[in-house]
Amino acid sequence: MQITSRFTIALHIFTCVEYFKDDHKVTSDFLAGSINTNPVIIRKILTQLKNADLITIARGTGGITVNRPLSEVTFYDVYQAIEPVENSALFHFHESPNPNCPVGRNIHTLLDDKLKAAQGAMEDELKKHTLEDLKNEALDLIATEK
Amino acid sequence: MQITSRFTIALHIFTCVEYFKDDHKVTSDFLAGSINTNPVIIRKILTQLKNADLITIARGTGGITVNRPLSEVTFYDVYQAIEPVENSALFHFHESPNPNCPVGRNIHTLLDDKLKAAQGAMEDELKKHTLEDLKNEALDLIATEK
DNA sequence: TTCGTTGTAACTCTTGAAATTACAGCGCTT
DNA sequence: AAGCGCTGTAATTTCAAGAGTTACAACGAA
Repeated sequence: MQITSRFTIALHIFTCVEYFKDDHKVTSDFLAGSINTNPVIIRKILTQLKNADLITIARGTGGITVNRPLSEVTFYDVYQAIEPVENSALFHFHESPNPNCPVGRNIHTLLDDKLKAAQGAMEDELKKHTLEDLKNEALDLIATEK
Repeated sequence: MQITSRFTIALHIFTCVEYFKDDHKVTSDFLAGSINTNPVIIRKILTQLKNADLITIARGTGGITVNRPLSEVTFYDVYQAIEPVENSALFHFHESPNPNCPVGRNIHTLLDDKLKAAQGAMEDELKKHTLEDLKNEALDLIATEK
């Protein structure tokens, strides 16, 4: 099982918004072209980002604005906005271990904190990167392409 | 998206094997009872653990032996044995960004190392815990239950 | 009012986990 | 050598979710 591609798509979206904002109006159709998927997929992701207050979307006209300074939006913020997982648990626990078994009725207590720590380590790593880093690295990389 | 419950089931299995080994023969049926699932599910997971050389399964008789000292088997070893994900990538990247778009053809380069670092942080955390820790904590916890 | 865009419902396709049934193969035990 | 309990595995079903697609109403600027 993997974390949805919607997360990398969201990061792709932010990169495009910043990279193209002076040259094109960045619409869901335009983004769908760069990402190579369906505009409706993009709109759904944009809606999630809007619900998390990360962006503002202009209705009618179209166009996307990032609500906060790029240096204050981390990959983790994007991840949280996108991943709809129930109580945000990365690991799926087997539902109903047997309460009559000493192991079965204690396995949750034994594992929960360790799984949470592993998830936390991943999330802390995501917090290290901001959208500003991403934008700057994108500009650098594209500049050296020529 | 979440990591399969097969991972927590595998840890549950190891705990049972150690906890019950002197009192019961630990068969897939017995384990299925503690975990509350189907014996075939258990056997499939056992096969994965066997293929990773973590355990030996006695055919005919039944019964499970851990191949290495418990202190030398980490949660990460179990995780690797269980998760069959293609090239072990935790994050699923959108398949085919547009190569004609400067962002599209560079997005992989921009994100890959960061995603890998996040995954690595999670895996390193899993490496901190061994099956021996788990067994000892289980014994402690069950002892204090009474 | 028109036009380009967003918001969203409804549907299909595909994939994968999980569960279940069925049965062949193995190796003690007697 | 025959029976028995267990493992190995194929085949099938059920269910949930991601992804893609079509269709259309709602919005806002020109």
